Parts: sequence; structure tokens; C-alpha cells
Amino acid sequence: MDMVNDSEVTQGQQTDLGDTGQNISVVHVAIPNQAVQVQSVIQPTSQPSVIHTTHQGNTIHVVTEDEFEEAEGKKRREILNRRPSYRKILNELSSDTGGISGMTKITEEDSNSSQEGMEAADGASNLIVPTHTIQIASHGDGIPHTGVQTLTMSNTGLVTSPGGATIVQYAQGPDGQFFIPATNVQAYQIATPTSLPQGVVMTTAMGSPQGVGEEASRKRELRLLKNREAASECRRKKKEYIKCLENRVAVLENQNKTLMEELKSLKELYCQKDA
DNA sequence: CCGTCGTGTCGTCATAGGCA
DNA sequence: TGCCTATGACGACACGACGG
Repeated sequence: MDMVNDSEVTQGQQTDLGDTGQNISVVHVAIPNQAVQVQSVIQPTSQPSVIHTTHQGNTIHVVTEDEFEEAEGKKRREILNRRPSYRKILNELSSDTGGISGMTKITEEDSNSSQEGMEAADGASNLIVPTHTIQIASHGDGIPHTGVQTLTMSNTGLVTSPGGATIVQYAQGPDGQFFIPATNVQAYQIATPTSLPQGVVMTTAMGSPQGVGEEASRKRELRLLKNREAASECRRKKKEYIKCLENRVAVLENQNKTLMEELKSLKELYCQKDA
């Protein structure tokens, strides 16, 4: 295992350099709030097209694919036991990557309101209705992030109000990549309904066996409803997280490209000087 | 046209983890 | 400690692509 010293690095970068078309490998280093620097590097070998790096303190560990897989297998099993929430991961990501332009921190309100924010940012059909569940009905293409979208809402008890929290907004570029602009974030806040959704009636029909049965059934219905919505929200956050990662990949690839070019020109300069 | 396959979405269950 | 929430896992279903 090679050791590469550096100042600050982001968490466990995985860098696929297989398609660089060049015979060297570069470690990605994203330094929060600073220009990106690559201090290290350069493996003049044709072999490991995939290099994985992790870091401990101020040290980056560069491992081969095999080493990585071995370690990752153990880690994955641990992860399967319990992963941190996507909100946590996103927040860690965004705090890690202050250097990456446009990464916006997600707050509790943010994750609740992203759909509305995206909707508002689209500038199309802002249909905000007091609501409980939120669905994005995409028009035509089935992709909820493009085209005109309508917020279809049902039930009662939810308050939407402009102003307040910032939300993470993704814009899909023409090349299919997603970006999170730091500016141009819309703000809507959704309060979790404190009242029961329509159709769920609070009863206290205790006392008779039938009443107990009804109560249990009602509780189950309520639990299922809440869980249904929680699952939906969770999936939305998961997608958000994935898009965030995709965005991160795009940024890092861009940085990598720039650094490669810089390295190339510096090499040329050095060779000229030497000659 | 029909069967198959891959993919996406949704509802539900189980459970870890947070909180009062 | 019990309740609640978030999320992984799983099955069911829908839908489009593709080949025969």
C-alpha cells in the first residue's frame, strides 16, 4: 500500500481512471473551501486502472482494487446492518466538500420541501394545495426532474409557505448530469401535519371486544399510512442522495481533467527547461 | 402478437436508533 | 422503556424493449 501525504481530503474517494487514456493515475483530493490541490500521485504503471483511496487524519491510503474489495466486503456487511440516514450522509458530504461549487447543506425542512422547491424553480405550474402526501406527476417523459410538473396533493393538514428554509435543488443539464446550484434555491417549508389525515378518524371505541378490534385496526391503518409516506419520503431522499453523488462525480471528473491538463503542461515545461 | 427480461415504483414488514 | 421514525429488504405490479 502506498502512502500519500496530504492536508485535507474528502472521505474515501474512489477514482476510476480507466478511461483517462493515459498511463498514470491521479488521486482526487477535494479540499473544502480551497482550490483543489494534488500533492501526490502518479503511478507510472499500466496495471491498476482502478485505484481506491481512503484517508486517516492527514494521510491518504492508496490501495489496489483487490485490497479495496477485501476491505469493502467487511465494510459492506457492517453497512448493511445499519446505514446512517441519507440526510446525515448528505450533510456530511456537503460539509466535506465545501470546495465543490454549489453543494448545499440539507436541513430537516429542506428534505421535506425539495419537491416543492424544484417545482417552484421550474417556474411552471406552481400548484400548491394544502396537502399531506405529495406526488410529482411528470408530464410525458416520466422523468420527474424535467419538463412541466404538477404537484398533486391530497388530504389536509399541511401548510406550505414561501420563505424559511433553503432546499436542495437539482437542475439537469443537457448532458444528463445534475447540478446543485448554491444560488437560485427556492424556499418552501412544509410542516408535518399535526392533525390526522382525512379518512383517519380518531375514535375511542374502547370497552367492547369489537371496539378493541376497531381500535387495533385503526391503529394499524394509521401506522401503515405513516409508514407508506415515510417510505416514499425515504425513497425521495435516496434519489436525492444519488443525484448528489452523481453531481459530485461530475465535479471530481472535471477537476481531474483540469489537473491532468495542468500536469501535462507542467511536464512539458519541465522537459523544455531540461533540454 | 406474445413471452421474457430489465427496470422502476409502491406497499409492507422488520428493526435500528433517537427521543421523551 | 416504550413509542416513533427512517430505512433496508422483499414481493407485487406496471411498463417498455426486444427477440421469436
